[in-house]
Amino acid sequence: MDPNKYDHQTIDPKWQRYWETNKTFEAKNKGKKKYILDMFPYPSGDGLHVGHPRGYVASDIVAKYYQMKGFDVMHPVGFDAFGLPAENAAIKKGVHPAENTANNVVRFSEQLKSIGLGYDWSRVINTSDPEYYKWTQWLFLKLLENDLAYQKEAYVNWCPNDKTVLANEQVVGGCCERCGTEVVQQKRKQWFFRITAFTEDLIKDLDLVDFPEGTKEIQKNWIGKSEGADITFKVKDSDEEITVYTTRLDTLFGATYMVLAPEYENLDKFITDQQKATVEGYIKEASKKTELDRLADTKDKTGVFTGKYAINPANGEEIPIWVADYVLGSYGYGAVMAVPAHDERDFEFAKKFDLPIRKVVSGGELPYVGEGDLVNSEEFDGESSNTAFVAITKKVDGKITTKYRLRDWLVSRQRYWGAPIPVFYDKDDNPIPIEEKDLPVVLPTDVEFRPSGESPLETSKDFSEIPEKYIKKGAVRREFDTLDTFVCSSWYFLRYTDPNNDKEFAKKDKINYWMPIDLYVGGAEHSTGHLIFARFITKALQKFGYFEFSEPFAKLRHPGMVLGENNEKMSKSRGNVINPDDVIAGFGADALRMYEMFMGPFDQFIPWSTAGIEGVRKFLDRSYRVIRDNHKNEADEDQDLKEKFYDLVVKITKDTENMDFNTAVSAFMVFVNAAIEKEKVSSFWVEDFVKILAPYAPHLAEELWQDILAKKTSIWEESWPEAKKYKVEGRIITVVVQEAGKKRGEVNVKEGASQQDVVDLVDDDPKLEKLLEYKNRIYIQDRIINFY
RNA sequence: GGGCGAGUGGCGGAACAGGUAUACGCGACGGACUUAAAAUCCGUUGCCGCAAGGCUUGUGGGUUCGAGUCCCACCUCGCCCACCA
Repeated sequence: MDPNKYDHQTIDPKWQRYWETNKTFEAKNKGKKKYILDMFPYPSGDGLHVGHPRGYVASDIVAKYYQMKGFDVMHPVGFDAFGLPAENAAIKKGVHPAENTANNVVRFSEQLKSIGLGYDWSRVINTSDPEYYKWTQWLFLKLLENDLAYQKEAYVNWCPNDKTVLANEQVVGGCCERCGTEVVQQKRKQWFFRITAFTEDLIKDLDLVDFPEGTKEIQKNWIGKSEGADITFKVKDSDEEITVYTTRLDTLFGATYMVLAPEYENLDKFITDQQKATVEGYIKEASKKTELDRLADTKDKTGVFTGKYAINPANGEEIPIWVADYVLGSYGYGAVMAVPAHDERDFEFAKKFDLPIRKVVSGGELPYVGEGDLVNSEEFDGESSNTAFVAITKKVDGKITTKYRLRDWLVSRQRYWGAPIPVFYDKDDNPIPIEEKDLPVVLPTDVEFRPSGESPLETSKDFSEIPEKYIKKGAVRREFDTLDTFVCSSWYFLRYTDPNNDKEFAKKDKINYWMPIDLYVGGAEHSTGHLIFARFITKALQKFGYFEFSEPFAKLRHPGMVLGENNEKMSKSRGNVINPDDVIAGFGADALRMYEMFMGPFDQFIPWSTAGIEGVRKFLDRSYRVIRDNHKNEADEDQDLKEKFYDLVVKITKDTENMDFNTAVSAFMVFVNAAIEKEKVSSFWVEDFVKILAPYAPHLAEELWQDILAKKTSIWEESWPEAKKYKVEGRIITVVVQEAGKKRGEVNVKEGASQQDVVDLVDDDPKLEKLLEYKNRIYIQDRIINFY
């Protein structure tokens, strides 16, 4: 063994076992608490890659820091084990998803432990465990009972490859988030959660939490609040009416036609007999298009005339009603008034189909979407768009309303590997909820789980059978769909507070003690999915009275992605994946941990560098040597080193709290370099240095503490040192001397020196004294003096 | 098209609150130790210049005693959303 290096291959596993045996990192359930949480991993077959630890190490450092600060810290971990990727992987491998998932969980657990992450393993959860998903099903029933879960037939996203419906949040650019296949729209009866019941709270309560501003913006955009007005048009020669939503009612006099979405309800009533065949043909074509086709057609709009006319309530004008797929069935009323002069989409459509374009707002070239004074608007001519909006709304008896882009959350899936939805149906297709005491509805194992488009649970022999009790209630059929995995992950953080409770999802006082989460760490890609779902479920459960807070995550931070050495996203296909097992074998867990913190600001994307981790390892070895070789030296307080150690403790404390880990690591390096440069290294700092190093490099710290410094107890029984005992009064510091902002020299003074002290020193300096000729001078204490 | 963010050495990056720009690490170069190599240690390293000195934070302007930091315009890159009326 090289005496210049510490032996990580012995030390790492030794202390990992020690901490596990001694339950070092288990929460105590009393005192002042900190709940520090990572988004739990999806245990895929590939194991961890070096991107995972970036967030895990950060939260681990923060958790360990607060533990040393005397807090009762809960830092748990679990596995988001249900879901499509696990099922697809199992199909590919030809093993049952349960078996495959169990293996992956074992592998992940070993890897997490090998990084020295101080999780409370007594609280580990697995969403595919019946003891867990029993409560996921219970959650479903609670939402159903409170009218926040409902069924409706609607056009939904369907992935033809994975053969399941998807939530809007799982469709990215018109493609399935998981497999990249183009998603198509299909009309199906599905289960939804009424997330839209909380839209306003989901926006407003962002003010209560400490999230990155960008994440708040993304969520606000996703919810997409807009203020406008509802207005009803009568249909000519008919009793029918069409209500539209618009944000530009000021342009009503410019409405020259109307458009209904192909999905518009009772569309038949708005079509003349002559046009019937044409319109039906168009609708058929439109429904075949994938999301991608629709996006691609943005420039080339399509549509057909229905033969009918609506009456503009502002001026009594008859305007033609068209059907076109550039109007979305799922937003507003699925109908719009078209104002081609002041809307780009309407403008293109009108040009293509030669519909009239009438300018009603003065401003720039058409289509002009800005504000301005009205023209061609009868009595409103000359009024500005802003005030005319209200006046016109009043005149045509419109209603000022707010609309949101957010849609209800589609939660049913036609796949196997998920929590079964706990309902039966009667002969009229009304749901009969399964009683809480009959939960869990256990996922059957005798299932042909290859996706066919129908729910795989139907193929189970026993599962279809309906218990006597429910037959009596009128049940004729079971629900075979499973719940979206995002349902499982929308409440897991509550379960950690009381993970083994078999009476309730978690005891109220435990939830209220631990929640809300003081620090939540996980990827920014969850901003519009998981994070919104979890906030919604929290608000729902709060409303039902299960606890007293409205937001689950008090503080949220996103780790930046670790890119490959070639600056590209790490992926198997690019062949640039770094496996943390190899890194740990070669450099040790502490080098991995510290390097991931050192590579750059925590939330930034940074390429991996193997040379970079060597530098961090060198620092750890230098730290090890300087302590091993000098800890028995006299404590003799070297003033200079004392000042530097004071600075170090202040800096590490501040940086750890602010999660500025990169500068914390560099501060450690600066100090160790300074210590090594001394001819005779004093030892007064050694113990406290090991303590502040511990959250960052726990294995080395414990080794130094118990082995080199021969302490009898663990480093984790120690408390975080106070900087002030190293405070040195009257330090000598450097003041820069400037001439009109240009550096001309420097003088050394005692901390807190007055302007006169500094000027006297400048006067004494032959090179600088001529600066005194300047009348004006500005002195910033302990920093700079500028003559001009 | 809309929203958000970022541009600092060869590279990752640092700079409190407008006050020594380039900390720390990598890489590179030179040296010590060694038969040799690795490891370790010492030194140099923004650019121009032998030096004195000058220049430098995407570009151009502005505010200020003083600007990487604030303001205006522009350029480039990244991310998110996107036919949401």
